[in-house]
Amino acid sequence: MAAGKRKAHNNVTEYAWDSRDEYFDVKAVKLDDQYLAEQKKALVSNLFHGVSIHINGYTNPSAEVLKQLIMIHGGNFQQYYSKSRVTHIIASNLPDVKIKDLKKEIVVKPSWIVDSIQNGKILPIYNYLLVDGRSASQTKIQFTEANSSGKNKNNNTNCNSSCSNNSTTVKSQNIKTDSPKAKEKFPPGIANTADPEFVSQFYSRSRLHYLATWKSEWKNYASTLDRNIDLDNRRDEIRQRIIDLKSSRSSTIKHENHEVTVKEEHLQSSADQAIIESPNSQNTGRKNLFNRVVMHLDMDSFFVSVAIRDRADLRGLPVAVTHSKGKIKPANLQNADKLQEKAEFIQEMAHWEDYHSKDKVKAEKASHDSPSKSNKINNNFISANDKESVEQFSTSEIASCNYVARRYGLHNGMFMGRALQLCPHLRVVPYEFDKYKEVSKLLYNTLASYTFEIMAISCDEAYIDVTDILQDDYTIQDLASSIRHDIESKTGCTCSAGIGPNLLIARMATRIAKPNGQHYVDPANVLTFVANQSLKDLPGVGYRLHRKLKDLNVETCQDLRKISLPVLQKDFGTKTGLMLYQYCRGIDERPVQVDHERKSVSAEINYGIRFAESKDVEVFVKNLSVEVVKRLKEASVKGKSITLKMKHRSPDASIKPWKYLGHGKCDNYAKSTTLTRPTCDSDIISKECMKLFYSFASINVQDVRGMGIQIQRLSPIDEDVKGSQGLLNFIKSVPQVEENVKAHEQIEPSDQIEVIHDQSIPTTSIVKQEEITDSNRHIEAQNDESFDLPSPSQLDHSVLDALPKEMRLKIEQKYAKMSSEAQIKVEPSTSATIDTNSSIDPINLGAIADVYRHINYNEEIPRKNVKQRKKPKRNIKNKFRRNKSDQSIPKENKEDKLDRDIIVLDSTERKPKILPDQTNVIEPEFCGATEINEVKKIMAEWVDACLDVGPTETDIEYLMSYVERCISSKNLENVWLLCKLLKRKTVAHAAWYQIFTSILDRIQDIVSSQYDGSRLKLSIL
DNA sequence: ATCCTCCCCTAC
DNA sequence: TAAGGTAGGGGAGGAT
Ligand SMILES: Nc1ccn([C@H]2C[C@H](O)[C@@H](COP(=O)(O)OP(=O)(O)OP(=O)(O)O)O2)c(=O)n1
Ligand SMILES: [Mg+2]
Ligand SMILES: [Mg+2]
Repeated sequence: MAAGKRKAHNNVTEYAWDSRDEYFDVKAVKLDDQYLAEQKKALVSNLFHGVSIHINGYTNPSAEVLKQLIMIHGGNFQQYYSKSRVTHIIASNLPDVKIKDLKKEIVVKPSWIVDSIQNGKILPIYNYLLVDGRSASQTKIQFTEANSSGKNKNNNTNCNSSCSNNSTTVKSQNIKTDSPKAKEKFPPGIANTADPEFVSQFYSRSRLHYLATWKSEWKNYASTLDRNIDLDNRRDEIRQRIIDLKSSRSSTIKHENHEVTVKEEHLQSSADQAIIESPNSQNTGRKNLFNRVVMHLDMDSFFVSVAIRDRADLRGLPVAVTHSKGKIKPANLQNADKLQEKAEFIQEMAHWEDYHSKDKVKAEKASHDSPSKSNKINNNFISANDKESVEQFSTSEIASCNYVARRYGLHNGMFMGRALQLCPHLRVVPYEFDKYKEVSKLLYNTLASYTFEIMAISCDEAYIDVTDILQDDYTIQDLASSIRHDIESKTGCTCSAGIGPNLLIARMATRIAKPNGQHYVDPANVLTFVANQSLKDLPGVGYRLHRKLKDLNVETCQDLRKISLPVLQKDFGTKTGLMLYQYCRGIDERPVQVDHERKSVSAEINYGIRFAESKDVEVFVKNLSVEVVKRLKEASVKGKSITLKMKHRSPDASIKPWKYLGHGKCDNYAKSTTLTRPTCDSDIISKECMKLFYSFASINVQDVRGMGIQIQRLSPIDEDVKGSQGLLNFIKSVPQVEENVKAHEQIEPSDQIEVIHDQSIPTTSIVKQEEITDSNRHIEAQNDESFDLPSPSQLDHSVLDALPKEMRLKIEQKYAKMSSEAQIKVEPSTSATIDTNSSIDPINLGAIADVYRHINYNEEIPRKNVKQRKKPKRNIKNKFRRNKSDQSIPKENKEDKLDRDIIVLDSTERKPKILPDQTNVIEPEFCGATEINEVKKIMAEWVDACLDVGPTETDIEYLMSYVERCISSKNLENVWLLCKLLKRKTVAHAAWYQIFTSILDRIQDIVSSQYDGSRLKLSIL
């Protein structure tokens, strides 16, 4: 079904307007992205041929409408400003023109476009020059009017809200200027993502990009520090600094220390002494891996602090850093009356609200503080279905907000629109990336003046191992105060420090300490300290993990401690289970990792990506490749493995995402190639990426919402070309080396070849071509906003009762024996857990010897991009009979048999099953298999065979009937295992997205009906 | 067992 | 309007 949708989607390009009338009918309803694909085929005139506009700020008619108008009249629209490509800048409001360069350019009022169309010719612009911003208020009013009056019912398959009266009028004019042959030569570019400026412009504004870049830089910096230094010298210096500081503000420092510390770990002096013992052992020369003292430092509301340090007027006010100015209504959601879009939007907000439920509490608290706002604040956004609340919503994200703002429930990453609801008086300051970097540098320099044992975490945050710089004559608190003081005096911004015996405790202590404080946790108090922490405050416990834990009825670290290590590892995996087990006890064995070697370099953009045709993609990929190569060179590496990542609008997502120019709900695709030799040549990379791109199945370029290029298997670039003999010979004689050589196995010559390319062979050379191989290709797709598995649901205790006694016995045995298997949990209200694996022992079931599997094959449907599965064309139409006892069937054979599609059980030929001796339950059969591993194998093959196109109804029904029989025979374990398999196999495949969900739903229904309303615990899958 | 591949998840 | 990047940990399963 989903396959059908996808297919239909691909047919968009075939959709053409049969008559002008039809076109204008549609046009009259609304111009919108949704119909862009069709409209672009319906070029109305060539009036604006050679005209390329960029729209800046709010306009009337809206940017959307102008875009449509210009394009259907043969002009071009540039989403992003570029001097070379833009002929006219359109704006209604000069103050809205933010880009400095724009001020020097010609800025024209939107009415120039409208009037020109009405007159059927391009009017001179001098009457339309935007001289000042006087039209601002007018614009706003008309804008609102146009939108409210032009409301239309708009769903996904229909046009959306109308454009202004003006443009309606214009349409009638359009007929005259209509040019019949225009279809073919419609100009490219819905929004020109392919513009060379786009990449750099995006990155110059992307805070997350800066964050990632700086992090990488500081990690690199820290690992280049020579840590073999004279420690005694260091200590002397530090001692002196501390003495100076103490004398300069003898009373203050104490006060500050206690302010935070007293809360919990009071026994400061004794604690310090206990700690300070460790440096003594350090002095013996060998590093004591235990009893380390770790300090975590983090700037307080970093971006805001930087902004505010010179702005005394903002102190004490709620302040946030964001792109949005926060005062103006964004157009996108105002126009968006589409129910679906709104639904997605609200759903997303619900997600946030859910995730940050703690903030809700804060928000309520804040509402008491500011009574006038309580109404707004208490108005839960989820219930704000009404247009008004959605309308004013800015989807700009807050990078950082200060602690005053946080009292209103704001947090980093929150949308501006939401923030304004919570805190209408929020003050907004713009980004100042240069300053952040500068402050960051001061921070790291300061840290390095104390120790080189620096583990860089981000531009505003690092751990330092202070064990070696502690002394008997000053305390850890003294040290922290000194460091913090230095940082503040150098940067003008405050920071906080957490100190503990390991990374975990130090990190969590910082949270307590914030803002502008420090907190020390003595090793002896670690258990108490951690016990009270909320689970999601554990680093590494994010949204998903937290939700899983909540489903297990675990709320606090104390709760978590009640779960045994084996059980945790069973549910979350070996490492994650261990992590949870240890973290909730305050144990963290991670070292302070200073050294660092990068393993991958990538560049991706998932914002503002809108392509009109594949040529745009090509140009963009080229630009992105250049960007990646730039980064490779900066890191002095080249790579052998290239991965192209792509986001593609999910079939069920609206064209226009709720976040302005965002990617919305997407299917993710990734495909990779391994080169024979490492490269850092952008031509090679982009060419290869385009190959990968074109090999994606079912792609509509207009639905591409994001692109990324990642380079892995890195090896260093040899700066100096070592002239060596046989280089060219090597090239010639070994052009097609085996493809799977690991990077580290690459020998010198390859490096040299690369360098020669870069320096002396400007364009694609033969050698370069040869670098590429087609090997090792694979395709995946993953769904972006991943499945929301059925709500926290678990088996009731009634399930336990319903189980055969044998099963229960087994359960207990299993528990005693092996606890490393999957399990089904029980409703939170009850405490029992059922080890599903113990219900039936697969090994016993595996004894089945001669059960036949009957498979009915459909005719083969061409499948693209099923990974690696080189299928012979062989088309098995007849029933195939496989003897199950023939375990030694070559795998290839099996694949052939299951090449595609329908697996139908011929029930009349079913042989009697062998009953497992533990149970008197009749084992359901799936394609002749009863033993779960066998069933899984078959299912896996089946799913693989139709990964891209999705399963057929018949197969789903067959699967369901099997599952139903499993449930009836109380074999929930198998059901669980199959769900797990299904999820893992299909999670990245769009064609399965809804099907998988509906299958789970159906399963839950069946379980629910047979187990008295209980549901399977599937969220842990 | 141990590796490798293809994801998801987390953090800033 | 708005700029939803990026590196690394880790799980699951299959290959070796
Ligand atoms: N979702 C996020 C989180 C952080 N940042 C940026 C802005 C922050 O200022 C900076 C540092 O992140 P922190 O987590 O340290 O947050 P702050 O420093 O802002 O506040 P805190 O006092 O909690 O550390 O990273 C961001 O842009 N988007
Ligand atoms: Mg910070
Ligand atoms: Mg930080």
